[in-house]
Amino acid sequence: MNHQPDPLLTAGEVARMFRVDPKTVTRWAAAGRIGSIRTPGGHRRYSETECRALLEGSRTGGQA
Amino acid sequence: MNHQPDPLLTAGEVARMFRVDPKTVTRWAAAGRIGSIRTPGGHRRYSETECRALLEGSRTGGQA
DNA sequence: TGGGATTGGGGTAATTCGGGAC
DNA sequence: CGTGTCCGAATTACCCCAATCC
Repeated sequence: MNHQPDPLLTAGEVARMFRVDPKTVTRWAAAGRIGSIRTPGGHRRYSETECRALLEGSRTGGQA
Repeated sequence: MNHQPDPLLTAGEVARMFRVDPKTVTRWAAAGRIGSIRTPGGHRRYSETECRALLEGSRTGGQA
Protein backbone atom coordinates (compact mmCIF):
# COMPACT_ATOMS: atom_id res chain seq x y z
CA MET A 1 0.00 0.00 0.00
CA ASN A 2 2.87 2.24 -0.56
CA HIS A 3 3.40 2.93 -4.21
CA GLN A 4 3.49 6.67 -3.78
CA PRO A 5 6.70 8.37 -2.65
CA ASP A 6 6.45 9.63 0.91
CA PRO A 7 7.44 13.29 1.31
CA LEU A 8 10.50 13.54 3.53
CA LEU A 9 11.40 16.45 5.80
CA THR A 10 14.68 17.62 7.29
CA ALA A 11 15.22 18.10 11.00
CA GLY A 12 14.91 21.85 10.63
CA GLU A 13 11.60 21.61 8.80
CA VAL A 14 10.10 19.34 11.41
CA ALA A 15 11.46 21.60 14.11
CA ARG A 16 9.65 24.58 12.61
CA MET A 17 6.43 22.57 12.42
CA PHE A 18 6.52 21.88 16.15
CA ARG A 19 8.22 25.11 17.11
CA VAL A 20 11.08 23.29 18.80
CA ASP A 21 14.83 23.09 18.36
CA PRO A 22 16.15 20.78 15.62
CA LYS A 23 18.13 19.06 18.35
CA THR A 24 14.87 18.12 20.02
CA VAL A 25 13.62 16.50 16.84
CA THR A 26 16.83 14.48 16.79
CA ARG A 27 16.13 13.41 20.35
CA TRP A 28 12.65 12.28 19.43
CA ALA A 29 14.08 10.16 16.66
CA ALA A 30 16.79 8.74 18.90
CA ALA A 31 14.15 7.83 21.45
CA GLY A 32 12.05 6.10 18.80
CA ARG A 33 9.14 8.46 19.37
CA ILE A 34 9.21 9.46 15.73
CA GLY A 35 10.17 7.45 12.67
CA SER A 36 13.23 8.39 10.67
CA ILE A 37 15.52 7.22 7.90
CA ARG A 38 19.17 8.13 7.49
CA THR A 39 21.00 9.33 4.44
CA PRO A 40 24.24 7.46 3.76
CA GLY A 41 25.89 10.52 5.29
CA GLY A 42 24.13 10.07 8.61
CA HIS A 43 21.58 12.86 8.40
CA ARG A 44 17.99 12.01 9.28
CA ARG A 45 14.91 12.49 7.14
CA TYR A 46 11.39 12.44 8.54
CA SER A 47 8.05 11.53 7.05
CA GLU A 48 5.89 14.57 6.52
CA THR A 49 2.81 12.39 6.73
CA GLU A 50 3.81 11.04 10.11
CA CYS A 51 4.72 14.47 11.43
CA ARG A 52 1.40 15.96 10.47
CA ALA A 53 -0.36 12.96 11.97
CA LEU A 54 1.46 13.56 15.23
CA LEU A 55 0.57 17.20 15.09
CA GLU A 56 -3.11 16.58 14.48
CA GLY A 57 -3.25 13.50 16.63
CA SER A 58 -2.09 15.37 19.69
CA ARG A 59 -4.59 18.12 19.16
CA THR A 60 -6.89 18.69 22.11
CA GLY A 61 -10.05 20.70 22.30
CA GLY A 62 -9.97 23.78 20.16
CA GLN A 63 -13.58 24.35 19.32
CA ALA A 64 -14.51 27.73 20.75
CA MET B 1 17.50 -15.88 -8.43
CA ASN B 2 18.41 -12.96 -10.52
CA HIS B 3 17.02 -13.26 -13.98
CA GLN B 4 15.42 -9.86 -14.07
CA PRO B 5 17.36 -6.73 -15.04
CA ASP B 6 18.07 -4.22 -12.27
CA PRO B 7 16.39 -0.85 -12.89
CA LEU B 8 18.84 2.02 -13.05
CA LEU B 9 18.14 5.46 -11.62
CA THR B 10 19.61 8.88 -12.36
CA ALA B 11 21.13 11.13 -9.72
CA GLY B 12 18.01 13.26 -9.64
CA GLU B 13 15.73 10.31 -9.01
CA VAL B 14 17.87 9.00 -6.17
CA ALA B 15 18.06 12.52 -4.77
CA ARG B 16 14.27 12.76 -4.61
CA MET B 17 14.09 9.40 -2.82
CA PHE B 18 16.36 10.61 -0.02
CA ARG B 19 15.25 14.22 -0.12
CA VAL B 20 18.75 15.45 -0.88
CA ASP B 21 20.51 17.41 -3.62
CA PRO B 22 21.57 15.47 -6.74
CA LYS B 23 25.08 16.70 -6.02
CA THR B 24 24.96 14.86 -2.72
CA VAL B 25 24.14 11.61 -4.46
CA THR B 26 27.19 12.14 -6.62
CA ARG B 27 29.29 12.59 -3.49
CA TRP B 28 27.97 9.33 -2.07
CA ALA B 29 29.03 7.53 -5.19
CA ALA B 30 32.45 9.19 -5.19
CA ALA B 31 32.88 8.20 -1.55
CA GLY B 32 31.87 4.61 -2.27
CA ARG B 33 28.85 4.82 0.05
CA ILE B 34 26.62 3.82 -2.83
CA GLY B 35 27.29 1.74 -5.94
CA SER B 36 27.24 3.38 -9.33
CA ILE B 37 27.68 2.73 -13.03
CA ARG B 38 29.15 5.29 -15.40
CA THR B 39 27.82 6.01 -18.85
CA PRO B 40 30.50 6.43 -21.52
CA GLY B 41 29.84 10.15 -21.16
CA GLY B 42 30.70 10.17 -17.48
CA HIS B 43 27.22 10.40 -15.96
CA ARG B 44 26.38 7.99 -13.15
CA ARG B 45 23.50 5.54 -12.90
CA TYR B 46 22.35 3.94 -9.65
CA SER B 47 20.61 0.68 -8.77
CA GLU B 48 17.04 1.20 -7.70
CA THR B 49 17.19 -2.00 -5.70
CA GLU B 50 20.21 -0.83 -3.76
CA CYS B 51 18.72 2.58 -3.15
CA ARG B 52 15.51 1.21 -1.77
CA ALA B 53 17.47 -1.23 0.36
CA LEU B 54 19.38 1.67 1.86
CA LEU B 55 16.17 3.56 2.46
CA GLU B 56 14.39 0.70 4.19
CA GLY B 57 17.49 -0.49 5.94
CA SER B 58 17.97 2.84 7.64
CA ARG B 59 14.39 2.96 8.79
CA THR B 60 14.15 3.51 12.51
CA GLY B 61 11.63 3.87 15.27
CA GLY B 62 8.24 5.17 14.40
CA GLN B 63 5.45 4.18 16.67
CA ALA B 64 5.94 1.09 18.75
C1' DT C 1 21.23 18.72 -36.04
C1' DG C 2 18.87 21.41 -32.60
C1' DG C 3 17.23 22.16 -28.03
C1' DG C 4 15.75 21.71 -23.18
C1' DA C 5 16.85 19.42 -19.09
C1' DT C 6 20.04 17.06 -16.17
C1' DT C 7 24.84 15.97 -14.55
C1' DG C 8 29.49 16.58 -13.16
C1' DG C 9 33.16 19.31 -10.91
C1' DG C 10 34.87 23.04 -7.90
C1' DG C 11 34.22 26.15 -4.16
C1' DT C 12 31.69 28.24 -0.37
C1' DA C 13 27.59 28.98 3.20
C1' DA C 14 24.20 26.64 5.98
C1' DT C 15 22.47 22.71 8.36
C1' DT C 16 22.99 18.50 11.03
C1' DC C 17 25.24 15.28 13.88
C1' DG C 18 27.16 13.79 18.37
C1' DG C 19 28.44 14.26 23.02
C1' DG C 20 28.13 16.32 27.53
C1' DA C 21 26.54 19.71 30.84
C1' DC C 22 23.35 22.88 32.97
C1' DC D 1 11.67 14.01 32.51
C1' DG D 2 11.83 17.20 28.49
C1' DT D 3 13.93 21.18 26.25
C1' DG D 4 17.39 24.82 24.72
C1' DT D 5 22.19 26.05 24.31
C1' DC D 6 27.60 25.29 23.65
C1' DC D 7 31.34 23.06 20.99
C1' DG D 8 33.86 20.68 17.01
C1' DA D 9 33.43 17.85 13.00
C1' DA D 10 30.99 16.07 9.26
C1' DT D 11 27.44 16.33 5.77
C1' DT D 12 24.62 18.79 2.89
C1' DA D 13 22.90 22.85 -0.09
C1' DC D 14 23.56 26.45 -3.50
C1' DC D 15 26.63 29.16 -6.76
C1' DC D 16 29.15 29.05 -11.26
C1' DC D 17 29.85 26.73 -16.13
C1' DA D 18 30.90 22.99 -19.70
C1' DA D 19 29.53 18.51 -21.04
C1' DT D 20 26.17 14.85 -21.53
C1' DC D 21 21.66 12.86 -22.15
C1' DC D 22 17.40 12.06 -24.76
